[in-house]
Amino acid sequence: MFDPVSNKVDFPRMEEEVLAFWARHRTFEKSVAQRKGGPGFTFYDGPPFATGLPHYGHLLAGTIKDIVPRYWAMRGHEVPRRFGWDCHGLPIEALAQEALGLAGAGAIREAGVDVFNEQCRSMVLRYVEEWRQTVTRMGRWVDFDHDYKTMDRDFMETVWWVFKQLWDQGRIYRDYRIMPYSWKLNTPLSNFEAGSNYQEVQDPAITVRFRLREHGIPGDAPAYALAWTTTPWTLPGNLALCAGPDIAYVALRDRGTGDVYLLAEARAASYWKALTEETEEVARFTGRDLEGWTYEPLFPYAEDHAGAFRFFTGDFVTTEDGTGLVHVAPAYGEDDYRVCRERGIELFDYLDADCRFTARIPDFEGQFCKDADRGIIRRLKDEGRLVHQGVLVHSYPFCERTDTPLIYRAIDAWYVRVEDLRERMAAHNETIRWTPEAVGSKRFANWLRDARDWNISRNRFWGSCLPVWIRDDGGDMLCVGSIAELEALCGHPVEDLHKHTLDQVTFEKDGHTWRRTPEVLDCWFESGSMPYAQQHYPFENKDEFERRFPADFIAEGLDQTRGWFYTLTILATALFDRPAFRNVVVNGMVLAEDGRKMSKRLKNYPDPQHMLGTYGADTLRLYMISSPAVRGEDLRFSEAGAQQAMRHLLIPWWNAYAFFVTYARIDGWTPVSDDPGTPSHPLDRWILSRTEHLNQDVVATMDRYDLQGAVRPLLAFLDDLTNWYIRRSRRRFWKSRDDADKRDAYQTLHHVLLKLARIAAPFTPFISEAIHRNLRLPDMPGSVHLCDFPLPDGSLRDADLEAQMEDVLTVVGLGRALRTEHNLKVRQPLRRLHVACTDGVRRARIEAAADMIADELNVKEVVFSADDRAWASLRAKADFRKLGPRLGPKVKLLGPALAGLKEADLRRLDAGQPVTLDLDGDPLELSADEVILERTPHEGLAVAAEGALVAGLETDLDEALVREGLAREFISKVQAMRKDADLEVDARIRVTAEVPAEVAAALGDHGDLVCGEVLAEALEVTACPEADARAWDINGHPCRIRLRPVANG
RNA sequence: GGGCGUAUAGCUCAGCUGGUUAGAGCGCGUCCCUGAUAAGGACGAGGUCCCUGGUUCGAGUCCAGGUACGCCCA
Repeated sequence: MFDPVSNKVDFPRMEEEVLAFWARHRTFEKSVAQRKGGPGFTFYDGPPFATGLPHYGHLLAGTIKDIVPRYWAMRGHEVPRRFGWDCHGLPIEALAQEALGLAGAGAIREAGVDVFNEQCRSMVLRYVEEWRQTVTRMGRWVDFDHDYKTMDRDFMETVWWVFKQLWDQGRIYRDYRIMPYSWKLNTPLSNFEAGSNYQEVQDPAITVRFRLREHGIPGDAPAYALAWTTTPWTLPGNLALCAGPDIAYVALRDRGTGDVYLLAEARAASYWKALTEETEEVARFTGRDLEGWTYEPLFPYAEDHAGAFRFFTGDFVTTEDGTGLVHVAPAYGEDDYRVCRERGIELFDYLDADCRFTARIPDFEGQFCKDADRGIIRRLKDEGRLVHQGVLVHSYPFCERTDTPLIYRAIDAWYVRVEDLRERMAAHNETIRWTPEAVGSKRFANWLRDARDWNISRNRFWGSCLPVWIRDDGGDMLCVGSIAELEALCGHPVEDLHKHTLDQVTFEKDGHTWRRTPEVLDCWFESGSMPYAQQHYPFENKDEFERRFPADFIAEGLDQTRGWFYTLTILATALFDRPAFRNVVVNGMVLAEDGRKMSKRLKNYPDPQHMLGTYGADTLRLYMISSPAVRGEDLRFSEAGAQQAMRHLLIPWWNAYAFFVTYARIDGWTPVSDDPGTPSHPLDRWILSRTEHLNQDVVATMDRYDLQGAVRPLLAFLDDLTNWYIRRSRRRFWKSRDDADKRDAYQTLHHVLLKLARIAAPFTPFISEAIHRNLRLPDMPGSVHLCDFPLPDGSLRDADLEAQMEDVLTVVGLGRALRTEHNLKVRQPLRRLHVACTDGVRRARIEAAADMIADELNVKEVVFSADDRAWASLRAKADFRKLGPRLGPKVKLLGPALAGLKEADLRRLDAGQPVTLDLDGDPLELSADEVILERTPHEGLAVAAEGALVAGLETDLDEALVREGLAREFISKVQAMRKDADLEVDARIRVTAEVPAEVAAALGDHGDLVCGEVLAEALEVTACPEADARAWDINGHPCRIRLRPVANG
């Protein structure tokens, strides 16, 4: 016997019970272990930071990461799933700084990197328990006990191995990078950090003139190029001038001084108020013409710098401000650095760690760079090189911690050469199935096409270290690829691979001392190394790794395109010349209901714990998975949306299940097998076919990783199951006199509910489990998640039957509409429904279900006709899809021509025969499939039409129908009272009623019906003076009804 | 500034390779049903399919330009 099931279900509580069951029986572990030997399915988990609590973005990605592996596990694959933690990087460093009260890198060094790093280590797993709890509560199956952490020694060692592979390929090189630098903290900041504190400042804005040497300006007058800058202190570092290749330049003679000035034409008016009076145009150029011209340095400090003091062109030059000629100081600007590097010009850096001028600039030595502006301007003025001096108010990035302006300057950095991998990466990308497709074919492909060399070093503290030791004279470098290798070099064990330990590890070799380069690795390098590092490859698990690489499936948010997806791809391409994953589902961002970002401060979203506690995880999963967020689009998360998912899917589903169990218990029905056989009732055969249909749809969509597409048919199916199959079958369960039919109904619904539980198990693991566990046969696995996913079997489909039921539903819909339209409630029996359909095949199919239609619509009979002329008129509409290409422009004449068709012609078309019509003088033969026929019901009749189906209702009543209507109404009232009294569905009662003569007559005619329906052992029509009798209005007749339960026995 | 995505009813979203009268759910209004009822059914109101231009016999759908929002990058 099944356990009793209440339809007043508490989903969160049910889920907690299922969770306890899984934990008790180690169901997850079993689900992996039992597939050993099956085909492998590799899943990689992108590691999250555990520095905060999981939010909806994690829950969404986590749900996707659960559904797909669950599905493939049920399909027979062995799918190990390990959780991963990203432990390094700025988020945790920021927390540690806060905890220790350290402002910036300088303070960290003062306090000691060891102190700082140990603080990081102690805090990084702070929220692990909360994560585990929430992830588990969501129903996600993932192994937390054998998780990987990017700070584990094994993980970090593999990161070294990865680095060493790149090193041996010659991919690692050292270069400069222009970064925002905090002179107060003596440290570079990330661009991200630099973006968080912009302030309005006043800076000097000066224009200076550079005397040209070799140039193309005609005449002998002294010629100068004009350049503008807001950082005068960078002028001693000027090594070039840059023009825009397509910008128009002019050489203008100043009529006052006779000097000639070169600048962008578009900027000239900013320098001479009365341009034509004050100047005379000497020559015109485009930027390209200036390439290769030379000029005199402003200052003597870098006079002999190789390749310097020439004109270049660059696309970054604009004419929005300045002169259209950009002063280039490669040590202090990103564009500056790039154009010089491309031309082999070395940078000239004259700032020390505090951004003070060094001895390279003796005249200003010791001055802080920004303070030097004043002296430099004065000097330029004295030397006649200053053309204009002003002040610019603009917003400028400041150091977040010290509120000092950041200085952009060249910093030592390490790079991975990636540009030569573009083609291979693009080729691998084409083998990957992306959801949504465009993220792969457009977004990611474009990104790969323009891939730049990867800066992998960070001037920070808590991270994997670059395993590079440098000889004390800087003359050589050595890359270490394993711990053993390092231990052999330094001669002692190395326990920890973090910076504070490794920086102490030096060794003697070739008569020199070797020290590690101080940077740590970009933490994206570690997450990109995760396929190898999580298994400590190649130091361990060599075969296992090679058998399972690459991943069959990964999933992350859209924001990872340039993050994890990219670094996985670079490293897999460089190391193995393979893609790192075969399928990827990219989810969109989860926004608050108001379309803005979820914000703790604004409290514009419901707390996840509240959602889980009120609606449960199945609801949350379904809601998110049926949204466009699984296709990379944004989801506006709303509690109402989740509520709706529960109401439309979970509650009807559970009610269907509760219905089944309730009656199965009453009848003592228990299953002996799960084979539905071939039941005789068409409803049974239909729902079995529908179930198979669902099965096919879900497999087809899941096989192409279309999660949203898999949920949609589930919704349609549940609607069919609950609102048609069960509603139409209710009486078969309840009071069928035909035991064989009843058995079929039980057998069918039991089979369908079990199969549905398996089909839906990956999506809604809890409710599926609860239903499976109660309904399963003894020889079935104890958990639905240990079952095989039902494989589609086309032979179980009956397409004709599904089409038939669709027509039946259409007819029923027409009938209901007619009843509503004519204000005839369904409880009032009517004599007859006419159904007309000129298509004999369809008509016959519908006719086979005449009893079902009659019962559903409460009519005494349904009569069928091949001729609908009495009910509706025909109208022909062109099928433009077919006629458009055939007729071209003449298609426009079709409308009037079709409207002019005679009834006989329309009937010919309806019979499938062609007709010839007159199209502006030309005869046109029209075949039946080139037009769409519509039926318009005649006015004044109770008729409705949809497509080829016409339904007409006979609405007049006679005495017998009225009486039966009264009896039905009476039944309804008694049922309402049973329910109000909270009676068991099979409780017997006695009914006493005080009613007028008409109602009494109805009860006399239909007493057996009434008693049978309401389970009354006696129905007595008499006076009901008792207080507990209830007053009712039955079709206008005042009545009083009293019911009493009969004692069991 | 660049790449990519999104824009359709009050809200959340469908709309296949172009086919003329654009759909669903929620919400709203009216009515009905109800021992699966935190349900269900019928009807109704509600739309410049973001804007402008183009291609076409025909554009929500294709093309170009623009606007707004999101993600990433500079």
